[in-house]
Amino acid sequence: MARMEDVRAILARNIKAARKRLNLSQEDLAARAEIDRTYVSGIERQVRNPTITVVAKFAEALETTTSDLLTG
Amino acid sequence: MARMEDVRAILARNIKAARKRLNLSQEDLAARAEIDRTYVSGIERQVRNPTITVVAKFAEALETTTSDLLTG
DNA sequence: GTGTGACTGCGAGTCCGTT
DNA sequence: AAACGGACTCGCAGTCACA
Repeated sequence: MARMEDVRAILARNIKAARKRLNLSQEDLAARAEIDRTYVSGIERQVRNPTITVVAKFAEALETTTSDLLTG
Repeated sequence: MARMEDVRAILARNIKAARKRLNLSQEDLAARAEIDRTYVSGIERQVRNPTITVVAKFAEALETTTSDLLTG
């Protein structure tokens, strides 16, 4: 059976892609989303496990949807 | 501009709908997802703010995707 | 079968810094 | 610009008794 990819990996990839599409640094994104910059770093490195409300903040800052950021 | 609906409300609605589509009780779903019965209740009542890994467990138990459960 | 309050442990999330 | 660490606060994960 197909193993599910970890949702944190999917999120990390999608956030990175959306961020670079907008030419934002992690710091820029952190400021936009009102999230700590070290936390943004941790999420992109998959060492953090954010809540859905935090993902929603990222989605807004990245001009996309929560659902899209979790699409694998 | 349109105000964003709370992501917890979206999740609650989608989980309820998917659960009823499969004719599962909260207890049934809890057993499938290996999550406490009362925790399922809390999420459907939006008094919990789950992490994305918890949502992924629900998705698997409900035969859908994390992304779908967060689609508004 | 579901809602709810209360509880503990640990991780979510922040703030300081260095490399 | 980003990875990484330490120390911190508070809220989430997970459970229980009871209505």
